[in-house]
Amino acid sequence: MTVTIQDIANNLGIAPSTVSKVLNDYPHVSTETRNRVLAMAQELNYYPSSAARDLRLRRTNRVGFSYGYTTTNIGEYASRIINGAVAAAEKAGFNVLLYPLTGNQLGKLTRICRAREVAGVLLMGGSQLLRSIDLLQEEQTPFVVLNRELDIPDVSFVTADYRKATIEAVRHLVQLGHKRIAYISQPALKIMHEYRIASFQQAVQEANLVYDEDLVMSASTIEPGAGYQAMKKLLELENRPTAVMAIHDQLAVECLQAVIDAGLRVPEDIAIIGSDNLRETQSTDPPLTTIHPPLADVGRLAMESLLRQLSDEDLPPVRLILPAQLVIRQSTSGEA
Amino acid sequence: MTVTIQDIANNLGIAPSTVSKVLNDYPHVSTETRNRVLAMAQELNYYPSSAARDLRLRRTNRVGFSYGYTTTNIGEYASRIINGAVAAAEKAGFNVLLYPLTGNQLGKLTRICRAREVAGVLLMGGSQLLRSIDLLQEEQTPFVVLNRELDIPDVSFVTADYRKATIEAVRHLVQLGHKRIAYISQPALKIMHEYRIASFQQAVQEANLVYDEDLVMSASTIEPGAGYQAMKKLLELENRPTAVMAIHDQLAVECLQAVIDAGLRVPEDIAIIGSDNLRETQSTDPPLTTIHPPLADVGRLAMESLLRQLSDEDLPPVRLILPAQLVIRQSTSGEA
DNA sequence: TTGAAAGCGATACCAC
DNA sequence: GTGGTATCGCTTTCAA
Repeated sequence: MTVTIQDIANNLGIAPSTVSKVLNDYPHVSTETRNRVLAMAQELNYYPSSAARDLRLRRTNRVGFSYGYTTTNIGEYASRIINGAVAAAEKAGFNVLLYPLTGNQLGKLTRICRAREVAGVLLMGGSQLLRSIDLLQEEQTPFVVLNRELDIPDVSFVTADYRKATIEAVRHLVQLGHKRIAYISQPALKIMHEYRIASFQQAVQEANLVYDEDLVMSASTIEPGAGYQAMKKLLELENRPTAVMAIHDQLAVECLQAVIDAGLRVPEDIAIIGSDNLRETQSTDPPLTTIHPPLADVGRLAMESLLRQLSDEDLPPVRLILPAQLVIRQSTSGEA
Repeated sequence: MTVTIQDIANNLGIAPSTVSKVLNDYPHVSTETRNRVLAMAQELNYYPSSAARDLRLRRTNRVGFSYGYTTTNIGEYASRIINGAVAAAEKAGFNVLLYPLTGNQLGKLTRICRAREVAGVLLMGGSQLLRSIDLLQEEQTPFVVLNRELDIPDVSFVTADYRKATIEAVRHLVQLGHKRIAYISQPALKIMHEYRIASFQQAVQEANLVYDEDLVMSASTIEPGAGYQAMKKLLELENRPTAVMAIHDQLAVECLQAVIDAGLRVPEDIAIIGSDNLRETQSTDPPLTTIHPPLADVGRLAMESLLRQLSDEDLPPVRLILPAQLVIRQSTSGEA
């Protein structure tokens, strides 16, 4: 039922080693046997056993994509990254294994490395990122980190320039006359949360505005509604903000709802800026201004550098921070 | 660097076969060696080579998820299915490989089967579905088809009851007084396209309305804008419809835009119903009534039956059509 | 209860 | 050019 090189060899009355040579394009084989082997392989519909190859060659053409953000579910954000990564892998003849980081994340990563399930890993999120990195380094499993800027020697990462985009966003608001800008983040995003808030603070200060901590809110839970609540609190402030930025679009959409429910107008009373340019930002009323990170490129470039690491042993680490665009829509500019 | 049972055996001065027995919970091993082996395995941080196991056992704990709808990109729709499938696989100790069906789909599937890359496959979409099914059957690779009702012996599938939901949707519109209901589909969805249009026709007739072919439009390209154009044409009809249903939410969102741009009101002038309950349907103005298929369950149940097929050889095929809900929002009902 | 040895399917070295 | 053979790491009979 399952065809091996042995079968091809038997049918042809030659040695399996010769068959192997043909199939692997060895130089010293006569054109005749070469053709006979190829024909027979096709006739028997032969494909090499991936397990046998992997075992013998001590390598595999599988790479892992491990992920675990606030949830271990893939949403629109992660899909865009995965699409880019999978396409790049496909092109190079590699397959992608999905590893949601649930439960014992480090244990799972250890198994992946030591069982040699994959040749390398793309690491996105997870609550134990730094320890995961340590682990992968110790195991000498090639990997690339997604969506984080890291200052660890020899660690490659690919991310988007949220910092610069945040600065651009604040500048955009300042040009529109805003002076009190609020930020709604989500602590569950861990390092990303801290990084983005720091970026916001920097942006505010660079714009010569006062950084008011009361304007920095946390949407505590992951459950929908947390952004709505945070916005509501902001609106109840004595000296309420005239603009809000959210760490991701889902929060921004909730903010919009809260503002509208409070009987205020967007952008006249409150301007809103989200992040990630999810589909829904285009169909809200008004459409949301948002930061567009090139997620498919993040995935693609991360995969490409991972694959490069796999072939070229010691290449310098790749540290990419891709430009993110500010997409201006009516939630800030007002013009239709 | 890489630890094998041989290493454990050497360190303990025993035979590798004994180590293997311990690690696989064989009955006849003394408690003492048993404990020593376990301790040593832990000390050396041993994990069995997945390639070696797969080769020896002639099976693997990997399953494939092959997909290719209008695009081979994962979007919100596919993510929801994948999340369900991956969670179920995870629970059973299986890993999921992503196989986008690009290029030579049948060739790719053949390789997957004959190289024994995976133990089974979840098949979603693809432009050669029927031939793919033939192929998988011939290769005796267990598989489950997603999002299709099939009448092929021994083929398992899991899908949502779009037909019933469509009937419910039409009934909902009729109750609101609608008599001329249009449908916008997308031929690129192949069999799904035909199936959904047939469901719509049936629904219209069951509601005792006249089935007017002029009201059935095709959004020809996958590019955004095709739904907008289709809606525009509908609005230009002499006797224009008072309600539109779209085969998926993205088209519905475009319809909404077209109606608004034409200076008409939703739902007063035109009611709109989408399908799939994507996130963005909640944030449009007005929010869209839509059909909610339980996609995570589709993925989960499909994976569960695939895994069952893997252990229990000849189980009867699973043919699941999960109920889909009509989620009523303001694009039809008008009430806030 | 333990060990020796065969074999899963492929590759690659070394003779001839 | 071609064939024999060891080997990758593991499981599993069969003997001891």
